[in-house]
Amino acid sequence: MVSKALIAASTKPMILSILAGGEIYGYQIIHSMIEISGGILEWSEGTIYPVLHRLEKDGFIRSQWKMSNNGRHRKYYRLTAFGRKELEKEKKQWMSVHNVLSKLWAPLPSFD
Amino acid sequence: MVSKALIAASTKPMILSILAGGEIYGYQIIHSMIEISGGILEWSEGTIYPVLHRLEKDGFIRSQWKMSNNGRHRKYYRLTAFGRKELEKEKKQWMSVHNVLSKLWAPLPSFD
DNA sequence: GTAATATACCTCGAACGTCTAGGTATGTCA
DNA sequence: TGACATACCTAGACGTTCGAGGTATATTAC
Repeated sequence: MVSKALIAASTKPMILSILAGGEIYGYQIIHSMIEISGGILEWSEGTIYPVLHRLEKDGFIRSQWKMSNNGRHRKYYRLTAFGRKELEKEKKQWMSVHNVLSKLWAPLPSFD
Repeated sequence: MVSKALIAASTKPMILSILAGGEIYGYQIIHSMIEISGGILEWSEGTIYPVLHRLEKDGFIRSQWKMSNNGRHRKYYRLTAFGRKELEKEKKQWMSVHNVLSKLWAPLPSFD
């Protein structure tokens, strides 16, 4: 189980990263993430849909209704150019924090 | 600048990690982090003190008032055994999320 | 034909977390 | 005496997740 704070920090970069791989709809994102993470991340619908709406409102992603061949309607999302830039920012931020943690977790250097 | 969500996710493991290196007081933690992170993380007092109180309430750290030789009183914190275990959990969580992101950010494998 | 299950979307409100802006108090230096 | 650094604290605004609820359609089993 991953803490709420970590979920909050990783959800945005994860969704943007997934969408960088091409068009995908909400319900599929949820199940893709469970698969990709090997069950570590168990996103629920109540978590993901509001995030998708916020990302669209902020202009990072854009949605389009489509009909699948089995008659169900799906809302497909894709990354905008602005969203692609945001993903790069998110990557940089994540990596900079990760580097600080890595430094703290590294075996202490010997000052000799 | 690092997003609020990332701050929220990294504050706990960072503080526990810093305390794993020995006793330290709140005000010092704030300035240590700015130095360690090279200014990437600009923790404010309003962020750190409530976190320290929560960590103590949860039993991960313990505090003790001490007088410095210049007459100022400082509240020193140190890690408990329980807190050391919690730090290991936090490390694992962070790394598992980091691994998923790394996978997503890796160049796509060619399926040929 | 109808019950159960899977797909696929949505929202409300409780709970929890940060952070701005304020506060207190002491020591040092000009 | 004023400015600044040190060193602690908290109230309230704001933002976020997530459980629990809702709608609707397609498929499968009985």
